[in-house]
Amino acid sequence: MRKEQSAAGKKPMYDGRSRNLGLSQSEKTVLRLATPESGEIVVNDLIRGEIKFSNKELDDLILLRSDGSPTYHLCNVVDDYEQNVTTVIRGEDHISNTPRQIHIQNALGYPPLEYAHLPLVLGTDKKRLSKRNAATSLEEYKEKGYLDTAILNTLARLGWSQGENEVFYIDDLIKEFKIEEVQKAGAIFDITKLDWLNSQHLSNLTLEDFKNKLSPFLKNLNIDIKDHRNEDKLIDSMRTSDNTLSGISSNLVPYYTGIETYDEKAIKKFIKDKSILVQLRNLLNEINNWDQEVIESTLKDFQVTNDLSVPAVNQPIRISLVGSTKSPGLGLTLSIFDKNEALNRIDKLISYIG
RNA sequence: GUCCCGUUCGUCUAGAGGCCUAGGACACCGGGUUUUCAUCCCGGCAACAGGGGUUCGACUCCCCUACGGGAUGCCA
Repeated sequence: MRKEQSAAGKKPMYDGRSRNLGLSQSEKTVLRLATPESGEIVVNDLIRGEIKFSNKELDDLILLRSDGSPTYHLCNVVDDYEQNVTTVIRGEDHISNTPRQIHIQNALGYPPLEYAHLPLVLGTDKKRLSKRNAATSLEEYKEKGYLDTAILNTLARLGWSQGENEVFYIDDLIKEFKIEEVQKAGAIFDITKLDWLNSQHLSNLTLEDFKNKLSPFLKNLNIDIKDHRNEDKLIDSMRTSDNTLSGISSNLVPYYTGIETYDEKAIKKFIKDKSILVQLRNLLNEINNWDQEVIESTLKDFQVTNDLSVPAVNQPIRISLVGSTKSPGLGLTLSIFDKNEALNRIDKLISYIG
């Protein structure tokens, strides 16, 4: 039958040949819905407005399979009714299912529902993100150190916006979000936006909350966040070192444990011989008041009186302390460490250079 | 094939006929602060899919085409 229809250039569909035969249900038969053959169904979509479907396009869809089990459409309609659903919000891939389900509702005498068909979230390849993919990647994003609130924010901003605002929390969304304002076209999920929003959400956290969020990520690296005598100062100064909690955690490693490996390029570039390190080590050793500002002025004096460039003085110390040239301000970094620990690390680099 | 949905900067979007020389954000590029990195600040680049109408005037309304997506299942 379908082949004949295709050959005739028609839409392949059940032609209702057994419709009026007065067949009673028996084993191995399916139950179909006698769909009206003329007229149309108008779906009033909250996002897209009126969508019309001609009943001629629909065939008598199956409600019960030949084994007696109900099909998705029937289940869907009954379930919505039993659950007292008033508004159906789902992906736009369900738009063409809607008139079928409305016919079932009508046949069952159920009240009409409101519909809102959301645009789909697409991957970078412009292909839709499948439910499964989305679920696993959501977990992955959390594991990488993206905040729930940032993920929610990012998702909410796909297809929806409000003025010039970018940062939203759940309470804002409850108050401001309107389904009618949602965009019609599918939106590509862009990780760089999540990165940025995560950094915003991260910086809005109090230090205490931030530490609580960060702690598990450090634990994954076998580090106890409390295992540092200047915990608060350290964490606070490293908060912006990355967009994610896992990134920040790994940046924190050299502060908690010793230096695993030095940045050889940096050593080559900034340390000609160990003499300057030795001088600096002795200079720092003379500081009794291990205070950020005292340290800074001491180093500054040294740099000026010896007519050296700032990096020539700072970078060797930085490399000693954290293994690379990346760290917060040097005075701050030194003051984060205990004086002894700082000197130890400098000694270590001196002997490493040999 | 037929029916349905969609189409503004690289990305997310603003825009409901003149306010548009098309605005914002992210990304990117350049500059400043930090004589490191990150943060932060300033500046720059960059778009109405195409073609017809309607109108004094179209990103905005209508039609067609193209492209993308969905439906056409005894899957959900």
